[in-house]
Amino acid sequence: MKEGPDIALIGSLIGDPARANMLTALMGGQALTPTELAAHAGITLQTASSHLAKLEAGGLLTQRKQGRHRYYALSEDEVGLMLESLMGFAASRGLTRHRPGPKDPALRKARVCYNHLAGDYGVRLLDSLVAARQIEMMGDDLALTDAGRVRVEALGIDYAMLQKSRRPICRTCLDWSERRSHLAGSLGEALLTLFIDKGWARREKDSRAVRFSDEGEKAFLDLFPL
Amino acid sequence: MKEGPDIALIGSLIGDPARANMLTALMGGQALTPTELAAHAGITLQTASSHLAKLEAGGLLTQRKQGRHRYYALSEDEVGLMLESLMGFAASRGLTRHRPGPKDPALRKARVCYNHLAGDYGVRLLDSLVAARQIEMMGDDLALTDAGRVRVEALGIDYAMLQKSRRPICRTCLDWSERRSHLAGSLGEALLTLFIDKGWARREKDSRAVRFSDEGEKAFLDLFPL
DNA sequence: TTCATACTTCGATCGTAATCGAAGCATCCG
DNA sequence: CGGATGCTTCGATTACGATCGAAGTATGAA
Repeated sequence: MKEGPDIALIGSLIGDPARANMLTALMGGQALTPTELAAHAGITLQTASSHLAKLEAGGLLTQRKQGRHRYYALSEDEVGLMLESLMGFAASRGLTRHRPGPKDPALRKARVCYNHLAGDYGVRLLDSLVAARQIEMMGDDLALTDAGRVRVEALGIDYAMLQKSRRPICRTCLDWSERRSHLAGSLGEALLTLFIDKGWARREKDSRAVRFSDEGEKAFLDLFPL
Repeated sequence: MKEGPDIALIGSLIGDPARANMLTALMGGQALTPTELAAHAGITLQTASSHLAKLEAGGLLTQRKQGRHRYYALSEDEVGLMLESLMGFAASRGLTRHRPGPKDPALRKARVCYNHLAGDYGVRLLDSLVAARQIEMMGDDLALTDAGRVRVEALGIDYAMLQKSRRPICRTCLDWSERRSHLAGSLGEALLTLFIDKGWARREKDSRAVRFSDEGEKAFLDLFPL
């Protein structure tokens, strides 16, 4: 009778408001400590600890001990993709937790999606690379073309390093604000890191928003035309 | 502080085992009555009724009254896509509710995903159409090429009808068994309907499995080579 | 009309899980 | 070695929601 994967467990993990808040916070891409996550969720440290243990047992999170801190992060790209898909549906239902404010446009323009760039700019990035035939669409697996590899190395990204990882280099991720795909995978991560390292953009504190400097915006739009 | 869509509500709706069973049953694509859904979930009619009201309020389901029956179905394609994404993650965690049995290979080979074909055959269908340049990948939005339109009409599908609907004609849907995209959207639905109408395939009762006849299998593989 | 079917609503019970205070480990610092 | 910080575990409370019996509503059949 019963067939297929058990979605109830995953659903119930996401279904608790405290846990959902923590997961949303972790969609910012940075690993966070239980204390920080407790603040995000508005609960005590003890409760947060219990929630985090469950999320880890469910495979959604991994932790890394560092001194007396424990850093929690989403366990894989796939968790981020799944959450983004849920957010997409929730957004389409008009289920937002915040009154639309000045922060909202910034989020739609550019934000962090786990570890890569999302929003208008994220979509543009992928579109531009595809238009330049530096990335090829094959199913949901994107492939970097030869021209793409050259381009990426010219930007100062170590292609050999990307290859070493077992993660896919390119993959699509559905954007809940744009309803289109943007670039995820280790290349997506490397590019966001690059933009930040070059000082073109920086992450807003306590938000997923990414803010480009005037100079950085110019450079970005120039490098990735439509 | 809080930002982004509220995923907790959606998660909690999916998170109850009874509701998850009903949603999984509805992924079979057929509209079902509360009585049938109660049987699938192993609960009484009263409880099922309460669950269905919540799922409808949450926007996951719609109901259609017909005489003294009420037929519930997933409200949009997007719900199916979201659930398939959850199943994909759950499957990758090895969270299956059933001991692997003889039914499993049949599900992997060909099954219904809400209203279109999924599994090995579903993936092959999209791959073949892309290889023949009858469908073009552009972001996650697939586009039917001119050649594709001709092909589709030659198969006896009313292209004008497809265009009338506000739903996208082609879209990708991530396959939890193959981990690749297959074809969703109104064209995906029309093609599955075609296969069944032609007698090439039929739905297994009480399962998402789609079984091809020998003749139907031959015709399908012939029409959609790799 | 009367009866039957399909479903919803109401009300009460019961279980589970979220929550937090208090106590217990672990790690770092001086 | 204290002493402080960061976190987990334990235990008790509490609140919410799943469940079902019983009663109510709607549609169709006889």
